[in-house]
Amino acid sequence: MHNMEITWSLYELADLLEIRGGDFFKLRAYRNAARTVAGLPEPVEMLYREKRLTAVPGIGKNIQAKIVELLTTGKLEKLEKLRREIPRGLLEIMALPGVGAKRARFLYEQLGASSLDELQQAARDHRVRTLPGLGAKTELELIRNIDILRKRGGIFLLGLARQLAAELLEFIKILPGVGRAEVTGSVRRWRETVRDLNILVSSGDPGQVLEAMAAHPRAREIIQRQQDIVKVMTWWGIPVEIAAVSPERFTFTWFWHTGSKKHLEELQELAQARGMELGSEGLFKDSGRMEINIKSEEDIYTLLGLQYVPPEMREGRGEVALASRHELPELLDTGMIKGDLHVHSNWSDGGGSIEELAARAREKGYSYLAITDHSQSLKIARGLTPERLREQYDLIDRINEKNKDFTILKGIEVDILAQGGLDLQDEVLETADVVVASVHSGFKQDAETITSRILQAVENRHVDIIGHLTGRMIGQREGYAVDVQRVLEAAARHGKIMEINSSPDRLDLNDENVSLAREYGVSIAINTDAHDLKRMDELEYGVATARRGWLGPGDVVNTLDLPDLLEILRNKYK
DNA sequence: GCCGTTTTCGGCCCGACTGTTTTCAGTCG
Repeated sequence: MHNMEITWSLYELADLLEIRGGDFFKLRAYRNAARTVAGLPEPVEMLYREKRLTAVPGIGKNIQAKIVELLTTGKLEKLEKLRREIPRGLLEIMALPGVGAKRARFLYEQLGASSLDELQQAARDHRVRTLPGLGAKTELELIRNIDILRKRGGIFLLGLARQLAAELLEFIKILPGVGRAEVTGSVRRWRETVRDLNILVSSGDPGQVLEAMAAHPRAREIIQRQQDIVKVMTWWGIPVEIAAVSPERFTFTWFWHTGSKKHLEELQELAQARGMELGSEGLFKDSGRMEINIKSEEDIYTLLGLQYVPPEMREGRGEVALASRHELPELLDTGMIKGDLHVHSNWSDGGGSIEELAARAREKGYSYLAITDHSQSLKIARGLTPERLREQYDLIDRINEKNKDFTILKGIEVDILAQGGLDLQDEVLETADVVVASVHSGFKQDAETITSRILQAVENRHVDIIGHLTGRMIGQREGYAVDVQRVLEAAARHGKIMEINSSPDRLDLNDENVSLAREYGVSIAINTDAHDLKRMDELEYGVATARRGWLGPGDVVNTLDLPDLLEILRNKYK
């Protein structure tokens, strides 16, 4: 069983217990364990076999027993029982903004609302505002938020789709007769959210591959079954379409299924202008009579007189015109990244020690890593006071003395306070190598207020990087009302760096704001903001976002060697 | 629920914001 599924089970268990009114600390223990499992760098099953599971902080005897039950039976009786007791819709209601476990339960008890539909109807009938503690404003918010959710229905985070893809590909590749297997569609283009997952397989016996996929344990039901395509709904909630083709058809189909629609349309026009025909069946010359043999995707672009366009750029945003002039920028590559400039250690709310994080960074081939824990005002994250920060920096100095080929940078993620100003004095910030400034409060302030807060941070001479500029959580929370252009303009003026936060549920800056930053000439840092070792791997999502915003290595400061990076960090204020 | 070694019981993480309130409960980061 996948670690992710254990995580979900534990989270669901905590949510259901919370609706029933469980002990706060017990719930927290389940959620901590869930988060820990998600962040484990190896399969839980292996840890258990090697008797190392209870050594993991946050996993004791009881939670281990639950995990073992999941591993051996695939189910958790306690969870199954709660699921029978509590309508599933309550979890969806509980996930609405402004609604927690208590309110979800209250609405269920008072109005009988056990699904989003029923709740929305009750709200429309003005039955919510009659309840004690709830008023007209809440009622309207409920209606609105349920609408938003509906419109967004069926959209999944890229991170989830990619995890599922990795698991399915592993399975497909060991099936007999399978040649290549690759993801296509929007997942291959690294769009931040996707509607489904598309996989293309080459096989001499497509039927057999599709049968196997339809019977895969992740498949819940078969949505569609044709000659060479099977579409299944997975237990993860993501629809997956697997298409099988002969090895000769693989390359072209892979290209065609990758899209985007707009990109392909532009290519079709171009083909026509060159006396060719491009369609789902292939590339043809002599007015469609003769198919051109395609060996690689590069061939297709070359035949159309274009530079090769990487999947991340295939969005019909002007890349075809650029490729026809052979002016595509050289894109950044994950291998070019030399360090991560925003991670959290267990000094604040991170899971790993500074030594562990540094070791992981070395394994990844980095030559530096900035430890940027939260600052004091963020109590829930055990933000650091100036005193603890000094202790941490002393420790970092001591660790650095032992390692000559790797450098831990002394950093801080300083809070941009709700009333303006930064959470730490200049004298403290001065002692840091890297200062990331981010907003964690006052999310609902108007554009002027929140923008001026951030501008103040940009203007502070000690600030190097602005973290997750808009604060959005994809699919959960809109970003702040910040005026992105004004901030980018100021960042350019003051030589400040903007972060691409690589977390798949943030991707902030997003691809469009990355483009904008590039136009303003603002330097970018691609950071993970990891709170555990595993999430340090999410950098590739940030890199993909950079590529979708057409960034090259020269635009990104953490492609620099340490001396050059330090030079920039020291000379940032202009 | 987890954790600890001067604890096997009694701590665990707090404070702002919001909408609804006459003094607070629930949510959220």
